Amino acid sequence: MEEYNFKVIEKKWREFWDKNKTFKVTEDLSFPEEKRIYVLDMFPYPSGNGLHVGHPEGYTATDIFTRFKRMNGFNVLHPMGFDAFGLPAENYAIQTGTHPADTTYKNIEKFREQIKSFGFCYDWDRELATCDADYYKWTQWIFLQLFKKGLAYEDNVPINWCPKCLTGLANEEVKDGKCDRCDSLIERKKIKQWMLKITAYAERLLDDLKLLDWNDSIKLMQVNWIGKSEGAEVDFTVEGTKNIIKVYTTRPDTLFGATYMVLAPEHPLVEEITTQEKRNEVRKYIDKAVNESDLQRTELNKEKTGVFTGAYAINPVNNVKIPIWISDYVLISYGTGAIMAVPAHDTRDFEFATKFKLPIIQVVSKDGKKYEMKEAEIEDGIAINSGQFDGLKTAEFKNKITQWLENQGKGKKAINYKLRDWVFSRQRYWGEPFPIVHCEKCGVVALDEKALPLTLPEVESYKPTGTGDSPLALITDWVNTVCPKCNGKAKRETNTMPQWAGSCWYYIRFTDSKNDRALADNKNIEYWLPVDLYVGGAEHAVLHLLYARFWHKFLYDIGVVNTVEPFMKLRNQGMILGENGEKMSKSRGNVINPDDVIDEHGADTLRMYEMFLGPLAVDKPWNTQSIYGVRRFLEKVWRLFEKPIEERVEISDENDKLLHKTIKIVTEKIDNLEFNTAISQLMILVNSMQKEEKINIDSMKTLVKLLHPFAPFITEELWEKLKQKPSVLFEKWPVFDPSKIIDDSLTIVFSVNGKLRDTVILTKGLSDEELINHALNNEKVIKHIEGKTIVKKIVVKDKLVNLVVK
RNA sequence: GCCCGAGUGGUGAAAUUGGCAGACACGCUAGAUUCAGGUUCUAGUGGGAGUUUAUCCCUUAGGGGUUCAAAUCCCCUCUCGGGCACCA
Repeated sequence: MEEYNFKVIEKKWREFWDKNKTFKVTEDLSFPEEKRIYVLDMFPYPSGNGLHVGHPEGYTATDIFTRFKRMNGFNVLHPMGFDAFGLPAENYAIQTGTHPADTTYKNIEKFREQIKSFGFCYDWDRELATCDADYYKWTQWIFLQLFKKGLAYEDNVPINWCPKCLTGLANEEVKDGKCDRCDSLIERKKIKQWMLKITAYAERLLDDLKLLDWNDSIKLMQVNWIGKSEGAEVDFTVEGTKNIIKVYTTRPDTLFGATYMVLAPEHPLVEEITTQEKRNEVRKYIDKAVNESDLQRTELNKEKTGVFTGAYAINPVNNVKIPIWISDYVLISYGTGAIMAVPAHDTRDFEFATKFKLPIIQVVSKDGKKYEMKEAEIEDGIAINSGQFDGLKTAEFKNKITQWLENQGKGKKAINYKLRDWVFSRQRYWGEPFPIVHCEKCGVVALDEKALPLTLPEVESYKPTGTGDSPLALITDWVNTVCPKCNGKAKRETNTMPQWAGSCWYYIRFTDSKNDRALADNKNIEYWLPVDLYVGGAEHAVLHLLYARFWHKFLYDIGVVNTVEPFMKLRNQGMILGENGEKMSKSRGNVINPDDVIDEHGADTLRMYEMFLGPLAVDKPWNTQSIYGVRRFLEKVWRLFEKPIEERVEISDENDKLLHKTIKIVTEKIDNLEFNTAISQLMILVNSMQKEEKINIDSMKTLVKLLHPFAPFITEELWEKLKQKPSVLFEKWPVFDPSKIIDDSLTIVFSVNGKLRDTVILTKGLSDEELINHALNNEKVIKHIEGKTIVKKIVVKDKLVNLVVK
C-alpha cells in the first residue's frame, strides 16, 4: 500500500466536494422541524495577515458538530461569510491609496481559500460580505426602521473619542480608559452623534438571558454591563425655594443618616441654587471638572474634591437641614445626577465627609446598638437613630420607607441601569453610510426605502478629518442633495455606521443571502432561526453579543423574525497561545501560520490536533512536538488497511465491546463538544484494532464513519478504499448495541479505612453480603484488618467495599 | 477595591452522583527492526523508601473542615487569568 500522501488526498477531495456541491443545503421540507438546526461560527474580519491558527479552532469544532448532526439525519445550516467593513483596510488605504474595497476583496479571496483548505462543510453558495452593497442595503433598511420607531436619534453629548482612530466610540469599545482597538487613551469630545436607544431594551436584554444556554461568565458580564439596580427616588426641597432635587438611592433605609447632599458639577440646578458668596468658587470648580478628561476624573484613589454651594436641602424624613455640595464623584450620567450622602454607610461619602469635616451619623448597626465606626459600614443590619423605624432590619426598612415616601408624595420606588445608549456613528469612511439627509427646512429626513442602498461614494482621500467629520464630508457633490420630502436643499449625513452594524444581523441573511426583496424570506427565517449553536471568542461578550440581541429583539417587535433571541446556545473557544504560553503576536515572534502546518502535516492533522490539545473553552499553548502524536494516529489508521480486511473475520469479544463502547462515547462526547476525549477514545480503539491480524470490514466502516467528522479528507479516501460510494458525510452515524457493552464481570475495589488494598474481578450484581465476604477473605485485606475490630462496612454495589477498623 | 473563573506528573491533559488519581498523547529511557530516519514495533516512565521482588509511604497550589471515602463539597490563604471602575 502506498504511503499516506495527504497532499494528494486533500486536493482530490476538496475538488470533489466543490464540484459535487456536497455541502449545499436547502430548505427541504421533508425534514421535520426538530431535525433542522443552525450551527454558526462568528464570521471573521478578513485581515491582511490571513488566517490565524485561532480561527480554525472554533471552525473545526462546529464542522465536527455539523457533520455529526448531518450523519444523524439533521438538515444543518452551516454558512460562512466576512465581516468586511472596518478600520484596518481603511488605514491601509490612508497609507497606500489603495481603495479599501480592493484590499478587502483581495483578503476575502485569500481567506476563502485558506478556509477551504481545512475542508469545512460550509454551504459556500450562501457566502456574504457586510461591505457588499446588496448586503448593507438591508443594514441601512434596519436602521431606517429603528429611526422610524424613534430608537435612532441624534444627540450632542460628550462621547469617547479615540485620538488615533479619529473617531467616536461606544462605551463598550473602551477598556480601562483606552481604545479597545489601538490602546490609545480616550478623550472626551462633544460631537453630534447618532445614538441607538438600546436602553429601551435593557430590561428585556437582562430578563431573557435566562432563556439562553450560554456560559455563565458571559451571561454575568452582560448582567453587570446592563447593571440593573433597585432603590428609590427621593425628593429633597432646597431650603427657602420651591426647587426640588431628586436623588436616587439603593439605600432609602439610610435616609436618616444623610448629612449632606452632592450634585454633579453638570447638574442643571447648580447655577440657580448657588449663593452669591459661593458663586466664584463653584464656577472655578465646574470649569476644572469639565475640562478634565474622563480618565482624570475617575482616576483610582484620587482624593475627593468638591465645594459647598451655600444652599441647604431639607431631608424629607426628618426635616433636617443639610448642606448641598458639588463634587465630581457624582456622575451626571447616572441616576438623577444628585445623591444624598450617608457617610456612615457609604465608602465614598465617608471619605468625602472625613476630608471636609462633615458630620457622620450611624443609622445601621450590626447589633442594634450605636458604636464607634472606623470606616463606612455598607452591610445590612438593624436600624438605629431612625425615629419610628428603629429596630427594623435593612430589607424591611427599605420597603417601609419607600412606601412611606410614596404616601407622603416625597418619593417613589425606582430602577436604574448602568447601560447607556449606543453611540452609533463613526467619523470614518469604510462603513455603511446613513440613509439620512439634513434638510434646511424639514430637519432630519430619512431616505425612502426604495432609494437603498445608499452606496459609498469614491473619495480622493480616506484620511479622517479629525474634526469630527468623516472623509465623506469633503465630497461636496455627494453631500449636497435634495430633501426627499420637500425637494429643497439638503445635506447627506456624513458619518458612517460602526463595524458592529453589519455583524448584528448577518446570521439572518445567511438563511437567504441572495434575496433582493427582503433581508431574508419569511419562510427561510422560520425554517432556520434561531441559531442553535454559536461558537466564537469570548471577547465579544458585551459588544457583538449584546448589540445583536438588541437588534434581534427589535426585529422581533416589528415582525421580521419569529424568536425573541438570536443565539440559543453559545460556546466560547479558548485562545491558542504561542509555544511559550504567551499570546501569539508578530512582536513576540511566536506566530504559527496554519498554511505552513497544513503544508507539513495536512489539514486533517491540524484539525485533529487543535481539537486534541484540550477542552474547547480553555486557552491552550501550541506545541510543535505533540502535533506528531495526531499525525502518527492518522498514519496508524491508514496502515490498518495493510491488514486483510474481510467480511468473514470474526471479531474478538473484547474488540467488539470496545467498538460499541467507542461508538457510545464518541457520540456523547461530540454532542457535548468534548472533542479531546472523543479523540482519545478513537485512539484507544485504533491501538487495539492494530493488534489484530485481520480486520472485520464492518468494524472498519464504523471506524471510518466515527473518524469522519474530525478528519474528513482521509476518511473519504479510506471510504473509497472500502469500495464505498462517496461521501461518508451521507452515511448514517453508527449506533451502538447496548447489550454488547454490558460487563458481566467488574473490577471491585477493596479498601480498609479508605485506603485501596486490592482490586478483584467479580461477577456483576453480587449482594452486599457476598461482596463483604469476598473482602473479608481477601489476603491483602486480611493483612490490614488482622487483630483489629471492624467498626463499619460500606458497600457500593458493583464498585467497592470499604472496611473501617480500629 | 468589587465581581467571576482557574490551579492535577517534565509537558498538553483525563477522571457520571464524592468511590482504583494521572486515561489518551507529547517528551524521556531501554530494546528490536531498518542502508538510513522527526520511521515502525515492544517494554518502562508521578515522587520517595525497599532485599529493586514482595511490599509500604507520600501526592491534585497551601492550610483547615465535613465524610467510611474529597481533584470533586464547605471555610481561609496564595498565585494566575478575565470583567468592572466613584453607577449612589
